Amino acid sequence: MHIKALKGFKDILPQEAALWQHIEGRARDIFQRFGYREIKVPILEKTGLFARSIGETTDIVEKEMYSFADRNGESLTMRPEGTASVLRSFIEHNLHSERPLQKLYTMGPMFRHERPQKGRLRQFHQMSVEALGVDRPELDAEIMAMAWMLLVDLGLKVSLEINSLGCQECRPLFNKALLKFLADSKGELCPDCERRQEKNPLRVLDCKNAKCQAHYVNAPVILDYLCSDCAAHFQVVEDCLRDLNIDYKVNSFMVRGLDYYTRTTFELITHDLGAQSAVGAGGRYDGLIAQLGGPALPGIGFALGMERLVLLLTADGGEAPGDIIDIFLAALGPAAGRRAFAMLHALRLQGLRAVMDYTSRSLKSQMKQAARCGSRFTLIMGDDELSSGRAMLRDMASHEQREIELSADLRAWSKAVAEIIS
RNA sequence: GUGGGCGUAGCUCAGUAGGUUAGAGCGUCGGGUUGUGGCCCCGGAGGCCGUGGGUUCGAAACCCACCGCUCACCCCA
Repeated sequence: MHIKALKGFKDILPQEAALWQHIEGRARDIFQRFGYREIKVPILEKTGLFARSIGETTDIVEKEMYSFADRNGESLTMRPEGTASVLRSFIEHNLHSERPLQKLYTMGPMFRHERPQKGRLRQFHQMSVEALGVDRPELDAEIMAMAWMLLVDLGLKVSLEINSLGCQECRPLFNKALLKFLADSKGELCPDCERRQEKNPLRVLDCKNAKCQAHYVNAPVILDYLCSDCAAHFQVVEDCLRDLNIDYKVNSFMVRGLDYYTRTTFELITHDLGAQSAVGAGGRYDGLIAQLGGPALPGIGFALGMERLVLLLTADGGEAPGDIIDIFLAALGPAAGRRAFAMLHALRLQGLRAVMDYTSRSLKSQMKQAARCGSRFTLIMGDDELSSGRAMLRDMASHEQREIELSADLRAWSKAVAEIIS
């Protein structure tokens, strides 16, 4: 009893797991509508993969990775995000030669050694989606539309914020301008921003300090520095979003945490998650595949945080899961119990969800169990029924009971029962 | 890594001028109905009062330390 789960690691108990299955099911359905296929990749990779993709100087790589030496001394890491692994697989198996555009999604746990808080865990789960091989802006809009469709389908209200970070050509120009602005602002910035301007200057822009924010209204805006190609790309993204009637807001201060993003970035924002406002986020990463040793192909992707989705869906009255059992066999006495045991198996072979109680409890307590497990029907059989060859089938919702014939031919009998209660 | 809040039954929580056997609701098990669930009534089980130390005749309560949970900063899905 003293052994507890690790800090930041959480059990997902059956009731909540039902909600997870619902979310995953809706996601699979919608992702498939857009032509995405599932890919399953390992949770463990060589440390270098993440260091190279996410960025050597990001917090994730510098101090949040679960890394350890394998038995041969090689450094391995529990993946802190999904994209790197999917790209590694894409490159390793030459998936670009299978088709010009690979639309892939994966779901599973990620690991970051952070201090847990609301909506933030050390093991958390993401649905990670990637579209690899095409750099057209229509694809950017489509992938945002897909994320949007899923969230709407789940009944969530979130807002979409977009930005462009430019490319290798134009981002350096903006960086230079921003650094100059920050240098001129000496003494005006909070300690956090002083630190950030050295490590990741872009990040100062979404500082929460009100004084900093007031100061940054005069900061250079990245959208003003985009090269013509990037500006045109962003323009089409906006046009496409409008074509699809998707509400969005341009937020030129939006910064993504991973170094590999280029051009379009976006976040799906909510205000019902405490400090963690992003349920999902993503963007384009046109240089990353080449950077990881693959062909020079563009890509775009996003991730949704499962725990954050679950939080949002349980906040406003989570749905109780529906019936989970079709029929409960309530047997009285050892003879009926043995008979029911075989009947139970036959019912399951028919595809029914069927359970019984093995502890010889009273009918009353068995009825209680039947009700509690959400059983739609209960079959009651004791000595009377065994000798008469008929048992009582009770509809738990309507309270109606009817007699049904028992039979030694369990196959035929169970088939008949399946028809009656379906 | 930094700061705030909180640790009493499976769950949600009462219980402090320090006082004897630590409570409620919900849940669970059983009974009321010798073979019928949800409502009602009755009863049972279930607590190192987070851990260790200190103060005291006496600590769930007061003091200290530690551990855990939680929220926030940072960062991010």
